[in-house]
Amino acid sequence: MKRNSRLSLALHTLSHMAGEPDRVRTSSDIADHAGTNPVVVRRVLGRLREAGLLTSEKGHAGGWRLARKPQEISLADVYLALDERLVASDEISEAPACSVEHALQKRVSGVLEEIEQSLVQKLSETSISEVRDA
Amino acid sequence: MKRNSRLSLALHTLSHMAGEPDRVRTSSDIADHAGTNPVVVRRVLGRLREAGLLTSEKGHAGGWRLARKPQEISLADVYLALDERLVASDEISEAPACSVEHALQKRVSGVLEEIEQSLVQKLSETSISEVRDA
DNA sequence: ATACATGTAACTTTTGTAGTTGCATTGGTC
DNA sequence: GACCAATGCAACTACAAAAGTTACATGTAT
Ligand code: FES
Ligand code: FES
Repeated sequence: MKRNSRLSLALHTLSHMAGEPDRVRTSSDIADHAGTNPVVVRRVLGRLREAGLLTSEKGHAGGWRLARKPQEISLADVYLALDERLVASDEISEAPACSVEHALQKRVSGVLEEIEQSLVQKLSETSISEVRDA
Repeated sequence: MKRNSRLSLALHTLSHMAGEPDRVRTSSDIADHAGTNPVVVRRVLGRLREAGLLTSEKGHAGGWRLARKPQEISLADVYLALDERLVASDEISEAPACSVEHALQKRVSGVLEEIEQSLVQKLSETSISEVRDA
């Protein structure tokens, strides 16, 4: 796992969970399977919990579980939960004093924003349960 | 300049050049203007030269010049010359032994590749001369 | 009480990129 | 020919973002 590893990890994990929705998984199980560290798993899945895609329970027999039916979790849900913005950048234009810079920024940002939207749109058309039979 | 700084630098510079196509600019001039280093400028513009967008001349009175009319250089030309792939990744899937991993990879990569294409398409609709009057 | 899980903060390691330095090469100018 | 000013390029350093790691507090079933 290298680039977009957060997204990879999240999708990978959710895909597995979509297969056996009732099974509870610990961060360690997931980390072992994904070849990473439990803390990293908790960091990533924590985002998904905040977004309402997963639930977690502490203590003995605790762990992670899907918060909804797998059919109701789209790839876009995951993408957005992680605050990924593969295309557009969130940066505020610092000092667009010059008009050329300003025009350029405006035009390019516009295109990127459109593309970002259509990416989310495309991702929303697939659920994590569908992905297994691609 | 932070993220996508290569692309920013390239577009910024070309936009200026589109304004005064006949003027020769040195790496130092450009670097001063963009708040960076001449060597960085040469690295980035070198890519554009390889792609046939710019020419450079050594020696006294040398420097950079547009290789084509500004109307004939699109944002996509620049994007592709820099080998930017904002959306899709070029990585070879390492060991897609597992079927779930495989399916996931296939589906997601597919979407990303589509989006990458439509980004290039959108960028190809604007030339560096148009961008000034946006 | 104990064992096992998450939650989180702080630190270290890794990695990609910009920035820098130094020098060879080329081509005008005197 | 001597000199100056430009690119070309390689090697190194500096920096920042992300992953990975360690340590510990908190919660919960048995
Ligand atoms: S400073 Fe305005 S475009 Fe260069
Ligand atoms: S998807 Fe997890 S190992 Fe195959």
